[in-house]
Amino acid sequence: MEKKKRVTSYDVAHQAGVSQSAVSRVFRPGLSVSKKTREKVLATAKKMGYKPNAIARMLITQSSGMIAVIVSSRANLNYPDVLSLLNKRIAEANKRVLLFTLDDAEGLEDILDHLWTYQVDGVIALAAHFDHNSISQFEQHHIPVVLYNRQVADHSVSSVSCNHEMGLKQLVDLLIKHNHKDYLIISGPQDSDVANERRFFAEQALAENGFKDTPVVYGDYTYESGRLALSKYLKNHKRPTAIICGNDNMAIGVVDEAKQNFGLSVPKDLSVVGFDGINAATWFSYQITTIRQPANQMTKAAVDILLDQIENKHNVAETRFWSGELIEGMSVAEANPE
Amino acid sequence: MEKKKRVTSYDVAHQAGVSQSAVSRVFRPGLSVSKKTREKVLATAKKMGYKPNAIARMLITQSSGMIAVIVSSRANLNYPDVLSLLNKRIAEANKRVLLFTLDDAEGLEDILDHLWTYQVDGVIALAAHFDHNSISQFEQHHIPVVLYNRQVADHSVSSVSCNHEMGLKQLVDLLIKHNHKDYLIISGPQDSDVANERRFFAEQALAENGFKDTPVVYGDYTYESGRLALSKYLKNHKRPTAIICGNDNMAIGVVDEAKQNFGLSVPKDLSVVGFDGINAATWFSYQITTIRQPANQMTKAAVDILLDQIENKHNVAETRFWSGELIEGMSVAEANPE
DNA sequence: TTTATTTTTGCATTCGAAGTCATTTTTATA
DNA sequence: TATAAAAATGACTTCGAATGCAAAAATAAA
Repeated sequence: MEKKKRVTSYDVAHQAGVSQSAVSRVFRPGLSVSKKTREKVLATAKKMGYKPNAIARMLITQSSGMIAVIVSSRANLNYPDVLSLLNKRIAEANKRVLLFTLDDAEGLEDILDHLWTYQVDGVIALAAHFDHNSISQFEQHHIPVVLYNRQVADHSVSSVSCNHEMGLKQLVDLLIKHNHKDYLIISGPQDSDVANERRFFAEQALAENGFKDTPVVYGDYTYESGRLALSKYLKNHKRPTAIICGNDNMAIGVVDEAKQNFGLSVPKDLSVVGFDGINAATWFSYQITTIRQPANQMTKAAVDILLDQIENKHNVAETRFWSGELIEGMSVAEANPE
Repeated sequence: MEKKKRVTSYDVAHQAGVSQSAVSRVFRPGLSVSKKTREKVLATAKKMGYKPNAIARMLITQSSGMIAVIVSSRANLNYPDVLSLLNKRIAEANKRVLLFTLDDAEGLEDILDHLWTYQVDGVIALAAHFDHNSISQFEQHHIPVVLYNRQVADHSVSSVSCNHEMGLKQLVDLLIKHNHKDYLIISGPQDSDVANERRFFAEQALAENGFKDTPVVYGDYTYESGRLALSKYLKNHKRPTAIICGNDNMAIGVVDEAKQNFGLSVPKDLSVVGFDGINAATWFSYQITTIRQPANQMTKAAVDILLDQIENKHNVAETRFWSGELIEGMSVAEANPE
């Protein structure tokens, strides 16, 4: 196993009898090289197995060709395939994904530090909690950011979002139409912006229909937390007829808990709605009524917006909204109080 | 918004009245610098907001500090949180994940090309189909690889795997114990190595108990394909009493299809086993009997092995196996033929 | 054919940190 | 105090491709 030295542009240049600049130009698109030298260089490059060194290129061009994607572990629950969709889109634009997961462990500050040193071209943040301070750091470093399902009020940051307000209005309207009068909201965690937004809009939509001060309990977006939230609540409270869950996972947990430990059947005794439209929500045993987020459009838009900002270096924030699609499952029925 | 020029080690050196080498040494661990200059440099670096440029460092050190993780979209179904576990582990080792998804779209060759140019320190491949040719390319480039749930026969490549043979033996033994005599295997796709392995070991374990030529139908690891596989099979065949599925997703699909369209109840009429131990398999409405892969240990080991090979530059392949944990759900019961 | 114009080309420099080596400073030893 | 040994430091070079600029070659216009 001999150590094969890496082939550089100089090696190719020397072998092909041209200058290093010529080789470089051949591998840069849209630069003026004569057909003759181009072919000569390509031929020898191929023969020698030359591939331009991306790192050297990054250094001189001041651009890494990498997009940082920041996900919280939570995000994976709600949008299991968003990451792979994003990656696909980014790969199509001939850039790469540098992945960061934001857990309790590794703080946001650590991640941001890395972003600067890696000179990423842009950032897509999935449901991570970004405060104003972090946002202005991005501005200082001139790194464009697109937030996914997250907005920052008084800052101009691009974002793609599902219209939670409209989604929850649709869900609530549906429940109202079925004459529900006793509601419970099982929200996602309080430190999640998306969760707070959904909870807020659920409350708002209910209030519009005259239902104020709907009780709220908090889960952490997991199946288990949905079960736990329900069981805890039912211990001390009269059972509601409709439960609005912060995501599908918890809705599924609620359905199972109701069935298993309280002998309640969904939707006869209890109507349950979720949010996200994950695959499992459509499974026969659950068929949760929910709002499906258009992940295809959203990821595409996120990447499009980001690339646009990278290429045109303009600072205009763009915000795109999608109204999620109401999926009517089998988890909502006429109100049936005790 | 003035354009803030990036602060370099020269700037810091100049400001602190030392040489650039001194600054560099301060930011490299374990190099000899006097306490006095170290503090002086750190202070000015902090004041000026200096962070060493990772890309320049990569270029000179010939090491990117990045680990390529190659996932097939399929992998996400079976190990939804493996990616984030891997990322966590890799971040702890102060390296970064460069993500590649292997779909039908982007070929493996493309991905490999990128790996060379990015000079990744190592590669972790999740259930991707690697042929001998690709493996030897890695050897030529001296990039260590760890395969996840995948082995290449006559090549020495490190891997971490769940022991599919033992897992399927456990599942089959359990079914045998319940007197099942009519089996169906619903395998994952034929171009998946993991799927083929599981199918093979299922057949082998059945054969050991005297059941040869068990019928096999193929799905693609999705819920829907599990349903489809069952419904197609039952149209032309006598119903089996036990179904061995290539993964939990398909097992769940089978349960739903049996229930919804054939009026069969699991496990009374039909015993179903899966593989992977995904979260949904434990949900009350399914409670699939399955083999849980120890993702925690496996991801940890994958990263450990990889880092070891990167640091010590040795070429000894290491293979680690885990016998999965048998999760006895509620999807297996005494055989109950028509 | 000669001149003007455009296209190619190579030289030299740049990106920013790391590391080699020789020199200077500090510390330990006689 | 003189000398040997150790530690700290800075000048310079390196990694590999990209690019401004000037020179050279190819093409167009006169």
